[in-house]
Amino acid sequence: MRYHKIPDETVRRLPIYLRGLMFSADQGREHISSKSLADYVGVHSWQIRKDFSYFGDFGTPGVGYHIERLAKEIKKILRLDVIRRTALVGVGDLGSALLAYPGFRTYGLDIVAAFDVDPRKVGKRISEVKVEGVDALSHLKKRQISLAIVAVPQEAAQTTVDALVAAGVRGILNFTPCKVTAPKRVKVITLDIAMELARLPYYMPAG
Amino acid sequence: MRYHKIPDETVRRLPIYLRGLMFSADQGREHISSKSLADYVGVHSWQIRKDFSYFGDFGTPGVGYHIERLAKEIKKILRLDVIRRTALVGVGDLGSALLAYPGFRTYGLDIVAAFDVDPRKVGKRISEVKVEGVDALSHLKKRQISLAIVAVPQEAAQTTVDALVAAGVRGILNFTPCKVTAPKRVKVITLDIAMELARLPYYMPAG
DNA sequence: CCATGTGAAGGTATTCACAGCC
DNA sequence: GGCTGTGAATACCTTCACATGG
Repeated sequence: MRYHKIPDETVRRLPIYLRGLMFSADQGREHISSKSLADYVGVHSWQIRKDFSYFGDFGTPGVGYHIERLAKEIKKILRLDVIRRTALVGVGDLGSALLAYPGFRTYGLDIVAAFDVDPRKVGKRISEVKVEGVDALSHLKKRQISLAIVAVPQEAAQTTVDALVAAGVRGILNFTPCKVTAPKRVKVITLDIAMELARLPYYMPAG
Repeated sequence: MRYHKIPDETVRRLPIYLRGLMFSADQGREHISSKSLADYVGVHSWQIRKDFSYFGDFGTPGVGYHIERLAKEIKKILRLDVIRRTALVGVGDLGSALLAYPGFRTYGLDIVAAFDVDPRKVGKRISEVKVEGVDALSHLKKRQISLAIVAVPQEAAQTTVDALVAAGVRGILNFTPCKVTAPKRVKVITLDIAMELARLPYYMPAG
């Protein structure tokens, strides 16, 4: 049924589905069944059908889903139908790696600016992007940048977020292991890499 | 009540709690209330009390939780009470950044070996760790390495995982945006960085 | 006949509210 | 008074089973 609220867990899975669909599209296929897509992304077929059911019928019984059309719809839902200009703050080891990371492009996310406090880094080009001083952060809105990635040392996390909020950013991906606060209108997702590794031993039975 | 099964979502939060507890311990405090800890990590106090209730009573009404004792227990549950020797496969931009990342130490996770296919990288030292050829992967068990981080290009993801499994690794953190398969005895957690950023626009209302 | 879409059932996690303890 | 621990209530997500449609 159309016009359902899409559950958060479904939203979390949509990017994986999108990747699978784009992959299939590259293979030249036109339709894909929930089963095939499920195998590709590693979930169950009923999960996929349920997820898709929240935002309309894109499938044809006996045939499957129309890849192009479904991919387009998912992009629209995720608001990835526009190229998203993204800023990176903190050009250390992790920051540089993120600048070089090609994966963001897949989703139409484009890192178009990089900032650092270190004057020795300012002016350098890393992966085609010129590093600017943090004082230049204020003009993000004018430059149509609404997303930001924070890869600074933890001490600088909150001030960086504050600066980004002031600059009009709407979404922040925080790689710092810190709780940062921001007004409700700005969505912050924190990704603590070490934490993910830390819960691995729990699942390894004995040893 | 003791002897409950700990929910997965609770396990996911335990590392954050642990970080908060270690931070408080460094401040020289002996006890902490669910409220203070909650503020520090950014959840609600009842969530914390419920989470801790799954594995016994460490709190004293009117006083709070004994930091040292609770931290020790959480480490034990997460099996982080031993130093965990970890291998890194793929010393590209991301891999190098992970080698330099100090955050793993917090949890007693120690990257003690790094591997790459590229002969030009083999032999180099990056952040104190000498890069070895992937053929050397087979001796991980002998070297008491049970955890691994995969930071190779996607094409190499599954073969790398296979090699790690063969080498006796028990847990894998996969930074590749690929579904990889491994026997049930090996736990794989996939962390797709681009995907996290990709769901950010969904939560930014208009713009 | 094959594959979708979905109500209903079942399971899991969050939130509440308060009794009990220091 | 302050704070923990927890049953009960609620909300959320997953799984199933099957009616429906090409």
